[in-house]
Amino acid sequence: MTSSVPDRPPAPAGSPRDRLLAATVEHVARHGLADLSLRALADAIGTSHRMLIYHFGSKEGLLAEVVAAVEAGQREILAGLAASDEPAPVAVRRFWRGLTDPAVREHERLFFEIVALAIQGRPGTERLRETLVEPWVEVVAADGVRRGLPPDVARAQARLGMAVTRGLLLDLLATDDLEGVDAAMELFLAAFVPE
Amino acid sequence: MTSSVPDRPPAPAGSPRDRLLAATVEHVARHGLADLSLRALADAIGTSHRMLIYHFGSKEGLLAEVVAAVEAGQREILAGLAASDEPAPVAVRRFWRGLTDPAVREHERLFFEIVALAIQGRPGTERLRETLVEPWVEVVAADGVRRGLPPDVARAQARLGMAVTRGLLLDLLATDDLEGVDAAMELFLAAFVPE
DNA sequence: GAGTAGATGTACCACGTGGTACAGGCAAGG
DNA sequence: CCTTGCCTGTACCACGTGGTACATCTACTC
Repeated sequence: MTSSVPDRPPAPAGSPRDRLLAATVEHVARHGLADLSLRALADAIGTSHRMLIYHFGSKEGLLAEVVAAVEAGQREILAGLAASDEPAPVAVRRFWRGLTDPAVREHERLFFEIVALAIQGRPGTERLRETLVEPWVEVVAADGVRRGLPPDVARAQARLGMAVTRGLLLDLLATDDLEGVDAAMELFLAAFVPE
Repeated sequence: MTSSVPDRPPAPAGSPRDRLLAATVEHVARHGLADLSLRALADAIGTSHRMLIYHFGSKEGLLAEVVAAVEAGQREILAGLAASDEPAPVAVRRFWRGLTDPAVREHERLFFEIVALAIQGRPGTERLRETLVEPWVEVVAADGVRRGLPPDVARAQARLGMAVTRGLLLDLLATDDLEGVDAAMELFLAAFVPE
């Protein structure tokens, strides 16, 4: 391969750095970050490991950006939830429908892998850890209060909803039984959001 | 250290292999298995990495035994749940009370780390993956049917309970806020087990 | 067209890894 | 006492790792 023609046509988008990060996230979502090596990663996404070091400084730097990307995704979802007028259960249902896409599930799997690191207190996951529960509970609890619940009940309920969502998501990832998990979710929604 | 005197007094229990495994599980529960190296592990638990290879064949073999140990712990809890006459919520509450012990929480953290591997389909986690949801749902659903629920409702409810427990456990591990999480759990129990 | 700065490829390095060879140590049993 | 079989420690090996040096290539700007 003399790489004769420049052929920039398929160049995805963004800076080369962004492209590398996106490809890394995708690869890691599929293969996990447990025994990731820069070389194997580079081969898989079509670069040299030199490039990864060049653009991200170190493996640790790259991983930190992956964590940051996942965290940013979380915050984006949260922001959408906080901004919209729709009641929480509607938002949950929309999120839930998205999980029919296997690619989405892969990303959620990565999310859990990173959460496992975060609850271990690994350096670099501090911010993620802060994003994990509090802000969600706050937003959803505010929604509950707006609908007339006492603040403490709204808080506990929000926290419960968060747990249900994550617990059932974990279930879904383990069993791949979308229907069964969906039934459980509907049961919860019916019991706690009587509208 | 010429290891002059044999001094077998503190020898904990079981075969040396058992002792090594127990020490490994303990260490891994505290430090995670993300960048575990046989040497570092051996130093930490007071052996040589040679011993680990000798007794477990390979690092992979050792890790497999750790996974098996965690899995066995799960099955033991499940067996206790299936055998006892007490209704499921009582059992849940007992489990929940156990979490006040930080050491227990450390082990639960390890459980999640391994679950993250299992939902990734890592080789060696197949059995764990089977243990993860189905048997629990079955046992708890049977409990529900015994209390008069229609089978499909009992199943969905059991699945929901499983998810709540795991979701709130995850919450607890992330926030260390035992009280807040407990309030959410009580809310769930009150709504779904009206006795 | 020369110069410049970002981007990329090749070759290399030191290091820590999992695993092995081998030489014992230590008890039980003849 | 000598053997036998489980253990354990020391030294070593080949390999893959993250990271670096350096040469290059490719735009873009003057």
